[in-house]
Order: sequence, then structure tokens, then C-alpha cells
Amino acid sequence: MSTIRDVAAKANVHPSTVSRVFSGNARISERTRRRVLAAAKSLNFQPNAIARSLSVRRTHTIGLVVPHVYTGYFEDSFFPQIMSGLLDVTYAHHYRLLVSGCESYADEIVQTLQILRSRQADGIIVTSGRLDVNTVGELREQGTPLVLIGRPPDQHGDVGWVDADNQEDTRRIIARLIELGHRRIAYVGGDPDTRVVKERLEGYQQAMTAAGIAVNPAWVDYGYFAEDGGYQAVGRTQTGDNSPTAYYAANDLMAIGILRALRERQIDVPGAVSVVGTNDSPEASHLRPALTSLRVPYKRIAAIAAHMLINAIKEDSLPTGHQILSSQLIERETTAQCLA
Amino acid sequence: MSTIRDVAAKANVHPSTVSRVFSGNARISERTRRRVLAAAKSLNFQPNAIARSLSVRRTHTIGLVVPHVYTGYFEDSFFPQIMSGLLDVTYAHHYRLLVSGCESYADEIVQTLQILRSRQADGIIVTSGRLDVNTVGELREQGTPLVLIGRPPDQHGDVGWVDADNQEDTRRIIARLIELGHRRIAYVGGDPDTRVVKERLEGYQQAMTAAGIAVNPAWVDYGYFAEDGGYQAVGRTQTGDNSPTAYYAANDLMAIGILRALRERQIDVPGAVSVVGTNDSPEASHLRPALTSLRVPYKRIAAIAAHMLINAIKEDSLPTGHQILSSQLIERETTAQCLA
DNA sequence: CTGAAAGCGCTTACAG
DNA sequence: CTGAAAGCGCTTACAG
Repeated sequence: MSTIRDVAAKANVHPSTVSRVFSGNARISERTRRRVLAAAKSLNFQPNAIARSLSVRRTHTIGLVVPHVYTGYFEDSFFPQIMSGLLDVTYAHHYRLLVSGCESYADEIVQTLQILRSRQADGIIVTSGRLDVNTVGELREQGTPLVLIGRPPDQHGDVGWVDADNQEDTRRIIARLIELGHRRIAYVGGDPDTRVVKERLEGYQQAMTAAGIAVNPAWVDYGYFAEDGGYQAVGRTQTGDNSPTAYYAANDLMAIGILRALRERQIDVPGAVSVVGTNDSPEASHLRPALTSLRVPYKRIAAIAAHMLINAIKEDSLPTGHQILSSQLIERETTAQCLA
Repeated sequence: MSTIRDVAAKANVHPSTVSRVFSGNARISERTRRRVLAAAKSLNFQPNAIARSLSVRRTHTIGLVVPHVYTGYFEDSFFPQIMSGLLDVTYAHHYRLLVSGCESYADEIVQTLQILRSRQADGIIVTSGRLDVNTVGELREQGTPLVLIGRPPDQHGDVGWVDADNQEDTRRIIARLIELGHRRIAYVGGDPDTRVVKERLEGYQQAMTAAGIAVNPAWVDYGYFAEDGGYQAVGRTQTGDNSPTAYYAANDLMAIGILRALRERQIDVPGAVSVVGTNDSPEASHLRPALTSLRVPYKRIAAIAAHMLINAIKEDSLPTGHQILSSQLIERETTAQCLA
């Protein structure tokens, strides 16, 4: 592999001149530019990006750590959409994405810190929904640009972040179910330690309260984002007179589990019970009955996050400010008027 | 951000000593190791990975370029599974993944070459199913480790690669359909310029020929991996007496389109027509009727590819050899005895 | 076991 | 516009 010196020798110029023609922003006479380019071409030369990074202290790379061991993480529409949004804007800015796996929540933080401290990326996108106050503080201490997908703990409101309007979106869905005549409505969350799940629960309670409905604690359940979790939730909630006539699930996989459990019990959907999922994953529209689902704009969220991050990197500042995006309820065949 | 010199000063040793305690493999007295570690900790020091990479000429990173603009690419199970397999083994070897987007086939090659030539990664995984002879040659000329997911052109059989046994898998499926009594069987491929699509077509023809069935050219169609492509293929093939009683689709999305078209035409599945998809995507099992599909072990394929690549990198050689994995037909509710 | 020096392959402020 | 030099932050062969 040839270096800038080989090219310089061949073109009969100083290495710094070669550097200048490749860095693009220096004034170089057309004649020597041509000579250098010809020499470079004949040697199949391309500048070593690592050497350049060391010199300019910028890698043109943004980091992302993904929990590669969580089954379902990759099948859920969250990850692909995030990836797609991130790639859209990194690509447009000639950035690359440095991805690390991680095998637990704790490790997710370790990997994130490692990427930042070892300067492998100019900044990082953090998607963990379980960040606590201390972790965010530690992350910020690195002085490296950072933007969160999801809401930070209140003490760190000034970090850059972008999120869906989880609480309000859920409130609206529940209000809609109430409008359809439902009163016994179940909330099936994912991992209860997760911010998004708590926010959605808030929205649920808010809507119920606003309608003057006392929430039965038995209607609040957690399926940890798994198909079987949704299935089990039905077993725990369909217990007689007080059984829910509608389910809101915090992802589609759980909604699918709920549908399966209801089918087994010969409970008609949407005749007897309505079901709403979240994320509008590809299968939602292909199911029979087609699943009503909340379409969360993850791709746009990720794109905005990447924008914030890259802008901050370019102007050598830390990202601040935030953006909150609304989701759209796609009503299909699993929701209907309550006849109970 | 502190450097090795700051730590050295604080610990009262030479920078090279600090380097040695962090690189791990040099003999250092317990006493100075402790001193150095303490100094490092108090300064929140972590070695700059870029500087290290430049020095050791190794980035501990492997490259991947993904066509981020193709709609459906991220939703198809191919990408998430590849990602997951890659992450599994890169993580285990303390490697990271450098991901670049690309916006066309030509650009895919450009980005790949760029990553290799600029030495941003120690090696690269190439997933393009459209590599021609020249491109593979050019890629190899870089002298950088490279492994293909998918089969290379015949002239480059010695490059490292791993693939599913596309032809044989498809042959087996078609033979199975024939065993069920089907004779008018349609093959709905994706992009006809793609190797995998050609290989599957071979398998299809092989099975038909072996059973003494003359292939009607009208039964061979292409849906470009899109739902609507599958839908359209039904319109073009269901044309009277010679209409297929079974469809094999090269991905599930097209199979779903086929199911939709058949439903619209009130053609019963699997009573009148059988349908087989490919990839066993998450929705396959959630559809009604549940889709029979070929489960291609992409995750394992990717993991093996990453292994080959990292091994080659570690022993400073170029990957050669290949592995071919069989897929499994998951028979569900869309296939049955032919009653026509 | 530790230090001093040269080098990895670029960039860029300083001269001219 | 171009050259010469110093520097980015590490590693490692060479001495001792």
C-alpha cells in the first residue's frame, strides 16, 4: 500500500503538497495537481484515513452500541428503522457508523464509554431506554458529543435528545378506545424499568382518569416485549366479569401474542375484544385481522438525532435541545366499537 | 482528554512504560503497573484507539456496506440476521463493525473500495449478490481481507465466501411440491440480475426436469423482492387452464403479495393453490394461513463469514475456502396436496 | 524491567 | 503556490 511519500517521490513534490491536493481546501497549481493525481492513480493511492484522523482529531464516524444478544431486538422494527435513519444522514454527510455489540445493559454503558474515551468516534447515539441519572452524567463528562434517542432523566434535560411523544400518544389511543365505548382497558407494557414503558403507562392512566374510569391494577401487565409475554398477559387478565374488552400493547409482538391467546379462547377480535399494538411492524398489515397499531416514526427520530449530533460535531460544540415527534395510530381490523 | 504523556508524568515513568501497561503483553513490575494504573484512573485516561491503530496498522474493525436506500432492505429478515451474526462474532473478538451506506450497486463497490483502500477497516464483508468478475478482481487487488456472503463468480472461487445452498434448497422445495401432486409450479424470483435468483431458478428447472415436467416460460416471473411484485406475478400467471397450482417465491414479502392476490381472486390457499416463501421472516408464522417458508440460516452464514475474516486478519493472510449451508423448509399452512 | 528514539501516515502553521 | 518541520498519540526494537 503506497503512502503520501511514494506519491510525492513519483510526482517530484514534497509530501505536504500531496496532502494538500487530497485534502481539497488548499490552493494548488493546476499543473502540480495533475501530476500528483496521475502519480497517485498509478500507485493506486488513497490517503490512510486513520493517519488523517489522528492528525485532524476527527474520525468522521459516529458510534452506536446495540444489544446484539437480546432476541427479538433485530426483528422488532425499532432497530432496522433506527439503522436506516442513521445511515441516511451519516451517508449524506460522508460519515460512517461504528457499531459495537453489547451483552447487557451494564455492558451497553461500558461499550459506549469505551468508544467515546478511546476516541473511536466523534460522537455517539445512545438508544438505551434505561439510562439513569449517573450514567448520563458520566457520559456527558467525557465531553464528547452525545445524543439520546429517548428522554433523559429530568436532571439532564439539557443533553441533546429526540423521542416520540410516548405519553401523549398512548393517552390518545386510550381516549380513542374509550370513545369506542371501552372502559375495561388493559395496558400491556414491555420492560417496566424502561422509560418509554413508564411514560406510556402515564398516558394510559391520564386517559382513564380523564374519563372517570378507575384503573383496576389487574389491567396493568408487562410482557417484556415478547410474543409470549403478550400471550401470558391475556391469561392473567381474562379472569371473568372484570376482564378487559380492549388491550393496548407496547409493541406489536406482544399484540400478536395477545391475538393468539384470544383466538385460542375463541374470543372474537374485534367483535368482543379490541387490540392495539405499537410500532406498526411489517407484519401488522399482513395479519388477519390486520392489526391496529401505533406507527412510531423511529426512522425520522434517528435521522434527527444524527443531524443534531453531526451538526454539533461540525461546530465543535455539544448537542443540546430536543425534539418530540408524534406517532400516528393506524386503525385496521382489530379495533371496533365495544358491544359489551 | 489526557494522553499517555500526562499519565507518564503523573506516574513518574516514561511514556513507553505507560504504553506497555496498557498494551498488556509486556512484562512490567507490579509496583509500576499499579502506579501507572492509579495515575491513569485519576486522569480518566484511556488510550486513543486511532493513534494505536496507526501505530500497529490494525483497526480492529471490519467493514460492511449496506444499501440503505432500498426500501424493504431493512424490513426483510436478511439484514437484521446478517447484522446479528456479524455482531455476535465481532463482539466476541473485540472487534467493531464499520458500516457505510450506499445508494446504488455501483456505489456499493465504491464505498467498499474506499473503506479498504483508506484502511478504515482491517477487512470487509461483502453482501452484494451482484458482484461481477471484474469487481471481485478489483476488490482482491487491494490485498485486504475480504469475504463474500454469497457465491463469487466462478473465476474467483478461491476468494473466501459462505452462502446458502440456494440451488439445492430450491430444487428440494420444488421436488416436495411435485411430491404433493403439483405439476404447474410457478417460480417468482427477485431481481433476475442477482446470483441467488439465478441459482434458485436452476434448482427449480432441475427439479421440474427430473420429474419430466416441461417448464412453461409463463410460470417463471420476477417480483423484485417486493410485496406488490408478488401480487402482480399472480395477475400475469393466473391466466386460465395452464395456471400454476403452486408458487415458490424467493422471499416472504412476495409470497405475501401472492397470498393477497389469490385471496382477492377467491382462490383458496392451500385448497386450490399452494404457496411457499423464503426467509421465514417473523410474519410468516403469524399470517393466517401461516406461510410455509424456507428458513435460510443468514445469521449463521454471517457469523461464519465474520469468523473467516477475523481469523485471516489475525494470521495476516487472505481468507480462502468457502462454506455452504443448507436451509430448512418450514411447512405450515399454505402448502397441501394438489387436488387439481 | 524501563528508558530513549524512531516510526506509523497524515496535516498544517510558518516561511518564502 | 510549495517546502521543511513539528506534531497528532500511540508502539516497539534496541539498549542497558
